[in-house]
Amino acid sequence: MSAATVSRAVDHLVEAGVVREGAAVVAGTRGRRAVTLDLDASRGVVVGVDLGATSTRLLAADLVATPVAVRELDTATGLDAPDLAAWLAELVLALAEGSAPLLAVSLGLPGAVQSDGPVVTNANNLPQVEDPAFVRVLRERLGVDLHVLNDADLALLGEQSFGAARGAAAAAILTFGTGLGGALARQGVLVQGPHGVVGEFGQLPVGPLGTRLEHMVTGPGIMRRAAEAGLALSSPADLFTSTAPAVASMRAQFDGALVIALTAVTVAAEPDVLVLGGRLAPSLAPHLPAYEAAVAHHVHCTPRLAPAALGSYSGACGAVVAALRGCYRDLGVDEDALGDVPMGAALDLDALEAVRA
Amino acid sequence: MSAATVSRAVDHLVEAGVVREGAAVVAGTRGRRAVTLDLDASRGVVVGVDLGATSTRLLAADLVATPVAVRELDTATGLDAPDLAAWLAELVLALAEGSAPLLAVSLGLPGAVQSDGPVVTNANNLPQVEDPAFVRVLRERLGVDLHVLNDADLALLGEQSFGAARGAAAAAILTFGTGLGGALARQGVLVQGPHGVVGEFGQLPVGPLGTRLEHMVTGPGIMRRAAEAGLALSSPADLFTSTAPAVASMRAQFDGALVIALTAVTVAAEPDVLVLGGRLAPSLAPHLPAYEAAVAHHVHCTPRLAPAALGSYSGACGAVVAALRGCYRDLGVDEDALGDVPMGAALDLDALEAVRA
DNA sequence: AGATTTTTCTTTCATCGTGCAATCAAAGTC
DNA sequence: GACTTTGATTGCACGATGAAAGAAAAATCT
Repeated sequence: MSAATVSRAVDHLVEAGVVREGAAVVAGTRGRRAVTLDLDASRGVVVGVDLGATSTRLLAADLVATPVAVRELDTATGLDAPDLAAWLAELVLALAEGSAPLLAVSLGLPGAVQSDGPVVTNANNLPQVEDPAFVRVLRERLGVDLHVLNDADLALLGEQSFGAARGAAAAAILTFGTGLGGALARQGVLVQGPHGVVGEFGQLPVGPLGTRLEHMVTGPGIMRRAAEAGLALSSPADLFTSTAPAVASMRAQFDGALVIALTAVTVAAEPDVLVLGGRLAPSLAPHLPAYEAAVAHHVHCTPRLAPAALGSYSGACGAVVAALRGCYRDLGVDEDALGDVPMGAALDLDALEAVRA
Repeated sequence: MSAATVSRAVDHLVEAGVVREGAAVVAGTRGRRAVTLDLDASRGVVVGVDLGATSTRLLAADLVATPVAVRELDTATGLDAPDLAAWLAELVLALAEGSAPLLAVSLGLPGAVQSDGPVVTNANNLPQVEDPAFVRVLRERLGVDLHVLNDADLALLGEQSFGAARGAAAAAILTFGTGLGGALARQGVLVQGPHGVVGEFGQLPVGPLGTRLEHMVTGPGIMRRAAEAGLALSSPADLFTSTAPAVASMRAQFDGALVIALTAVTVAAEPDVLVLGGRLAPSLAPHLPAYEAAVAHHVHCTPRLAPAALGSYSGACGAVVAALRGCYRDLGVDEDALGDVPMGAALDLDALEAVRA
């Protein structure tokens, strides 16, 4: 694009009020000063929501992804679909209250989200959200643009934008929580199928008697299998700290299943970075080099394994990014350019901690 | 695009000699007859080559993919890299001899092809091609555009263009030959990573003691495991015909591994069609509904399983498509439009049989 | 201080691709 | 032979673009 075209484009944006001229740059070269441009970030806020099976996180941010408010609480699992939607809508509106007008909301759910509808399936850990009434009531109550996506997809989006997968063209995530979630991205965009099963590597029947991979590497499955083996683990994390011989055998099974999952992700998308998230990720972190070596034994090109840099907030941060993309798309931003969400300050755990207070 | 713009664009193409007006259409509606346009398909030929570990197939076609000549012979496995390249170049040039000038050649290899170079790795079943001299000598001898790709990638391209995956936006293939090959395509384009490991589901360590999936579902692996179990199979196909109880147990292991592979492909790319190719595919064909049901048990959206419609020629046909895309790209065709290679008649097994005579 | 240089932004002008509408061309129907 | 229908082409206006020239703002030189 020539300078002339840029100049004219900026004129239009300033006229539309989306952008305004900022402070002149102070640098000491000679010649006329360049004019800085600021997005009018305070024209509105978006809210990203990560509705988990056990806990829910909400993050409000302005139009350059600077966090404004954050909230974390237990999911109201006892409610039915319409009540859960009303409960969530109330939280979103309360969080955005007092800030600039709420422009868009993105919501991550622990289930497969079909691209049309959206229709939610496979939400075994929070079945209420499969009821079409849930999304319908939520839409009505919020009264703004609502995007619904899979929680692992959003977690990957968050880590790609601000976290461990920043700058990686191809990236993937596996989240070890109540279930095993997964997502893939290539050339900076999420790989999404019409039925939302892309990344569901937990469904691979790799265990004895066709046991699914998910049951071998996530919390409830580990606890159940330990109980069956007569082992008393106080938490899944014990698998990595205990030195009992019986635990070692379970640990070997876990490792085998995990390496299958990591290898499957590698040959599915050849990511530069494979992010590990979820409650179990901190326990895995010390062993990542060993897992990397194990994968390298099977494929000659291994992704870098990295723990989620945004911790339990990957999904909420990703939801903010998804909501912002919706806003920018409405402003007429080209589809190919949506990958670059404008960012004010860095969005990291410190920034989140700051707005919590 | 308005009619006016199309008219002007066609003027340019006719002037450039790429296209010419064809016979007037004969239909019986009233009004002026539409003008048909023909690509000048005889301006050149391309050759697609599928260099396998045991046999090699070459297919020459004109610029609208109409087959011109075909050849199938045993691979000269005894030769070193430069001699193998010379042998192959001779075959390609001989096949194109007498036809219009040779414009491009595409070559499929049983190994991972890195996008830069091209560098070939993991070609365990035909190690000569890993030697950089192979591609270099081949390029020199041919003197035309040469594209080198993975054989499974090309087989999928062939099946997408002319075979079982025709019209499917998302498709995948698994080829059961000397090794297990695989490839994925989304939105009509192949998923290719920089190291060429995408689709290598044979590397998944799913068997007992970390045995790779490849060893459990392809010919040599089956024969070796049968021999270890004291079974005398005369060919891998016996696994599907024999009724001996000892065979049944091996068959169950095979099925388990296959279902893992199918499920992995499904969650990797969510294909509409999953094509099964390679020498073992005919043996699998009668059991596809059963495998489909087994996969459906694990993921709620199952691809349609289909045997390769182009049989052992999927790869050669795909290579022709890849070569044609190279030609059209050189002509200035937009990258997004390359998916639609112009086709004269249908390219199927009957058409290939016709040019063989 | 005033002239000069450097850097940045804007304006002018010619070009190109596009779509709408009118026109031309070719065929069938009345 | 006139009318109708269908398809292809031309005339015209519009908008986006880039090269080049010009204007603005700051530092440096004389």
